[in-house]
Amino acid sequence: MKKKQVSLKDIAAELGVSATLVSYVINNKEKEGRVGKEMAEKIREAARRLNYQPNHFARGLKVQKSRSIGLIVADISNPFFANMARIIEDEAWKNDYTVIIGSSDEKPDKMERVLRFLSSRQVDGFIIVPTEGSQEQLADLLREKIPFVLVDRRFEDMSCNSVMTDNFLTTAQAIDRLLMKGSKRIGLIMYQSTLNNYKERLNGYLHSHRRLGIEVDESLIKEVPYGDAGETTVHAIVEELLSNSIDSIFFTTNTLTISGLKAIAKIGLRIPEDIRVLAFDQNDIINFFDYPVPQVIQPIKEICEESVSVLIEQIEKGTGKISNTVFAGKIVGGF
Amino acid sequence: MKKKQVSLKDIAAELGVSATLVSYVINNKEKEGRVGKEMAEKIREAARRLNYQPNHFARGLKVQKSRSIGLIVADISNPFFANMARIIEDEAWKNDYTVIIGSSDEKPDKMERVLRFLSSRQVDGFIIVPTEGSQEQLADLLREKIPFVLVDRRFEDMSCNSVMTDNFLTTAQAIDRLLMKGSKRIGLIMYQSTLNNYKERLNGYLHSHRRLGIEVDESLIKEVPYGDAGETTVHAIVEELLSNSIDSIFFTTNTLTISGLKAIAKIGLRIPEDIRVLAFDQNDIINFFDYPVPQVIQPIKEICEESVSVLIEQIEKGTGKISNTVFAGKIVGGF
DNA sequence: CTATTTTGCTTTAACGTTAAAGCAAAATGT
DNA sequence: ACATTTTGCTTTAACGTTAAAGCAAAATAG
Repeated sequence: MKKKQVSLKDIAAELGVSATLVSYVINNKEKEGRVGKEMAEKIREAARRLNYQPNHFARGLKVQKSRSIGLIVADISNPFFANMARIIEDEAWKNDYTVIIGSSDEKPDKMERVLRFLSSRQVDGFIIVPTEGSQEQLADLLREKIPFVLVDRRFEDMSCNSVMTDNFLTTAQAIDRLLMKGSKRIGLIMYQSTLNNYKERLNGYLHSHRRLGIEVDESLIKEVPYGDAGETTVHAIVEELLSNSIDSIFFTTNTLTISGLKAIAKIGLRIPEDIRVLAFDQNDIINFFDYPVPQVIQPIKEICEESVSVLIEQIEKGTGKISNTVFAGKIVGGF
Repeated sequence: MKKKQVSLKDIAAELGVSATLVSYVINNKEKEGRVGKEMAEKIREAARRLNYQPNHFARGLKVQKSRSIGLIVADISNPFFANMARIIEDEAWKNDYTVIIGSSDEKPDKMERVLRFLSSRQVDGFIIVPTEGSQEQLADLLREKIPFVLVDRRFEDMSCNSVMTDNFLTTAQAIDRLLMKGSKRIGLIMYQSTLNNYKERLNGYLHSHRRLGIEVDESLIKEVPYGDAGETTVHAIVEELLSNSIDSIFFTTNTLTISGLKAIAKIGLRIPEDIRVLAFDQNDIINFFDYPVPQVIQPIKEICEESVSVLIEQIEKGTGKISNTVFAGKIVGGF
């Protein structure tokens, strides 16, 4: 009953030739295989006719390549990462690669489990949004010479491929604009984290002030415990900043923006009349304001495309050269 | 240099036994293999010591199973589907299955391409959010006896596994509550679509009215071209409904809710004083209102877990029995 | 016109795993 | 004490593919 998949052998038998010959044609190695033109056509025709589908296992077993890559993000149900996943998948498929996604939940040991599981499935390489404290795991990958690329974040002291937004530059530019348009005291809300992308945003903020000769009031820089974008926490911080006579507020990431805007709405302030807002990352909520709240938009498409391209290059060419790429973000919205 | 993966043979050589024996132990088939207790322990120890990892290709080639499933959604960058993906992945991993995701973009031919690509990767089965007009492709799967489960939507006239929200029942209950709390004229905005989940929501709306003896004004039922949740389109419809003296409005899906709420905010109406709102599906924006806007929450977790369980059952037990499951949704928020 | 190269194909072997069959030695039954 | 079963292992073969080597016949060179 179960009509078996047709194999190279079936095609070979059909035409009375060897399976190897068929393999050459199927893989477009007619040159190396020195296959006759006529025969090549006959084989191609038979393959079409019998609806031949290469057996991925057999090929993988033979060539030790799976043509699949592992994508490890913090949480695939987070829209930012879901967006990335979509682009990476599309890009990988174009190159006939498959993507398997895993969520690390920002925990190094979960990330290790995910790495292991995907390794056991013989993925050819990884695209990773690294978790805080996952240097060990990444060092292992380096040691085992498994190709991988970090996206969105990296560790300064680790030499490996990475692709990300130029957080420093882009933030500095955005803050420049705020300051030059008259902001005097800009509150900043960030996560308490050693991840370099967050730190760079703070650095950009500081650099911009310095460059424009404006002194930074350290008490305007607020940290939220990592993973706690809880509305009450953020609300309290916003209130505190307001009582410290800020005229603007910079939310350094998506989740903080959402909670922050809710707080602002609840307090009854209008944007930009009562307070100016700058948000890192896009989100739906921001469109809820008539006023086009300034946003920093990360070039996700470029980042993801580049990361796939770098990874596949590594996998196929095996060049050990390390590439670190940054793309400038875009600043949209008024002020 | 490249330290080859250790294989069964390596372990076998190490202990001076046959590879088959090792295979028995690794797969916990000591019973069938009639392996001695002592030897089993030695093998296990050696496997640990040499850090043996089964070769997924070889096993797959032999047993013709990949322990991976294909998940086809409309668009993985849509938070609703990203959420599903996360739960399905977690559930699959628990069973040592891998998930490969593909986006159909709601187009049958794209869905077919995705199906083909995943089939070529020898996935054992599919979990599918079917696109409008994809009956042909699904019929093919049935014909080829490839296990699959539809989630979120189904086709009435097609006999296959499905798991979804009880759209009819849940909507009817929600509308009941609206009507019993005094709503007289409830506008409904839906997509122009033949997909049964949307139609069932309309049916629930109608049924509730009928049950409570309230006549339905057909002019309150509005359709938006599929895929166009454009704010201007929805805004216009909301205005039109308002001029038709509605006191409540029911957004039948996520994207429509977002555009709809923006329109309501822009027009300057307050919820619930000026207009009542009922939304199908959760979204961030809704939290922006002080008032707990009533929402229908789909039991995504149950749906996804059940779908994985049904699929794996089919794959492993191969029972041809068809299962159609619905879970009631939850209605939260005030009124 | 012979020697060499090229062309068009085949054979062999291997990738790592496991189902099926096989085969002694030990344990059990009568 | 001899026949039968059970235990503990091995051998064989195959899954579908492809890299490497092989081998005649045809084409080209000298």
